[in-house]
Amino acid sequence: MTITQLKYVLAVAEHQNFTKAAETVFVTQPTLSMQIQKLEDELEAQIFDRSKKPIELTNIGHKIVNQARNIVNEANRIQDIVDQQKGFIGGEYKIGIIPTVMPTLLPMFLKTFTQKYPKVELRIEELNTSDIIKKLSDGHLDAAIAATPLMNDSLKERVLYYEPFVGYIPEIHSLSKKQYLETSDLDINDILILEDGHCYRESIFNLCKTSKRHAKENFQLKSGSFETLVKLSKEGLGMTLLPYLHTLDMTEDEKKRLRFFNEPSPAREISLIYHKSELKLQITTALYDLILSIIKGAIAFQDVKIISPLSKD
Amino acid sequence: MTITQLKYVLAVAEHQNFTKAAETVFVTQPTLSMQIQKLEDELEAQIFDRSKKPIELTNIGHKIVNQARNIVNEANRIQDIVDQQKGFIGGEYKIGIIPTVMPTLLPMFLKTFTQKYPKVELRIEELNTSDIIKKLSDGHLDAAIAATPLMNDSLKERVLYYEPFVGYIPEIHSLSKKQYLETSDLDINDILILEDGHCYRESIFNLCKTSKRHAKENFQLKSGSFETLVKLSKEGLGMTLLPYLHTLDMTEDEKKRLRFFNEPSPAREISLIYHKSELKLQITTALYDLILSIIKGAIAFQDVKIISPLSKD
DNA sequence: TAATTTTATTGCATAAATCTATTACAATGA
DNA sequence: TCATTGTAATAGATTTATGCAATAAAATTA
Repeated sequence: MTITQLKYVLAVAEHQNFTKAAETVFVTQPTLSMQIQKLEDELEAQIFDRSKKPIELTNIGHKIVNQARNIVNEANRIQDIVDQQKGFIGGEYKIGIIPTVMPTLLPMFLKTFTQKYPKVELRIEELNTSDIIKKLSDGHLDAAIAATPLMNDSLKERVLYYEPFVGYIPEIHSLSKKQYLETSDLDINDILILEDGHCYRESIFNLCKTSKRHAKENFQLKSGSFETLVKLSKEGLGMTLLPYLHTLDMTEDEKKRLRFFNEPSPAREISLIYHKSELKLQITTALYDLILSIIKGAIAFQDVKIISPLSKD
Repeated sequence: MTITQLKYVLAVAEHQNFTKAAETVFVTQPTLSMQIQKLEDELEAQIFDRSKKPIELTNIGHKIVNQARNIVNEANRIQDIVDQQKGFIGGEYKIGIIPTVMPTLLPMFLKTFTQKYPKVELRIEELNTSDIIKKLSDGHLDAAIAATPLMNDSLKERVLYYEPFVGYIPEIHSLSKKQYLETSDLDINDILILEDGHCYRESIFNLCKTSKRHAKENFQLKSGSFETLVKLSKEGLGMTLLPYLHTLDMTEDEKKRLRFFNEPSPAREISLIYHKSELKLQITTALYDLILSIIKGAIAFQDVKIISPLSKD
């Protein structure tokens, strides 16, 4: 049994296809087939059921794959240990960020990070929360930034900041006269919400007192941006809620239409998330510390009420 | 990096000597040297400090060795998983037993075990507690039987039985008239104790109310057997304490000199111990279940007071 | 300093891994 | 039914890795 063989097994298990798996591990299909056969012979157990199309894991195969992931993870960690001991911060580092955080947070830390850690090759990807969980779990991401808590046992979270929600109230709106908003002011049928995986949207639903989850809506907004929301709001289609950081680069005119909540303001918790195996922890910690030091200047709210991104049905 | 290389590293780390390490992994010394050099090149880190005699681990080497042990353990577990899934109970299984348990317990289960699990190749070794802990930790033993609790985080214990201590009181002894003993009757200076690692002896010391740990003794008894103790006791050199199972095959005459304790009787806890990594757990569990079913017929005491094998200085 | 022990180096044989080319097999659709 | 397609298995050639024996080099001990 070799670590290489285990990596091959993981690739096939993931793609359910020998040919595709072979590509991802940069060998030819016969090579991969033979190595997997050798491992199966050695263990005297079938890992894959090749009669099914696409290929499936056998009962025992599932357990072997889980253990293989374990071993490969632990093996990867050896280089981590060496890097850490040497104080070396480098190598490829893949990070996922949810769409509603990406445009505000990334510009704040990206330049500083790449300057401070030039040997790290950052690969940044915009992903929704469920994809992030998937990719962190199977090792396709080293870390991610998303709304938390995720209540996922195999992931670790370190809170970066609490981002309050701010109301954008068009001039003609009834709430326009109020200086500060209350949670009880909100009516789900009157708020424009971004369709965004199941993350930001869920938060708002949980926030509304009058929340009938499947309230009738005149229209559905998919893959929109906050910019669009604000424009629709201006057209009188309702108020909207924006995460605080999105309000910072608004025009002065627009800012006049913002209404903050009375404390404790509803807020979302944004965290750096990574697998509990803590691979590449040096880089993760470096990233965490950097973002934290930057965000402290941008967000300074006292008392917030965290809205969980998870629906509680 | 290969699993083989990691095994070579572990061997050198253990023996602090390339030549001896090579023997234990059944390759020549040059082969082993080269593989370790290759690994060091790949990791760009020195694992061993070859300038020291005997060879020492570098700082980073220590961490690499720990992680290597992890990986090799996890790798071994794959065959375990396959065996378990198939219900196969077999392979080499190394077990250590403390001297004061060996002669009474081993005969009770050995024959039945080898008959029930003919494919398991049992390797039994008499070891004292500290050697057992060492060998369980570094993987040279799969399980052990010893007095517990050991308070060792990397080991797991499953209690097999509680074995009460029984007094052997020579006829001329003052306690001879009593039907049952009390813990308070015991005087450390009057009891013959077996020198036995630091396990059985410590138990007795903790038991005596009058325990001055470094009480003067007229003589010291090393590596004796209970048989010797009983004979010395008969000579009038004092009473002695025997674990219950050792009293079962005494002659009727000798049994007349036995005095049990009033309940709760002082007792030692005997457990099956194994590494928390739970390698070969199927066999361990099979062994545990078997011993438990056998011992139930032999020991049936209600209320006992467990004497810890650890000194509490 | 010589003898001994231990690790590193060299050259060669063998085993293993990988590649290319091809075959085999099953599912799909004309 | 028979190409077509997608996919895994097999065969043979090639490259790479692993291992051994012999020996050199370094360190230790007598």
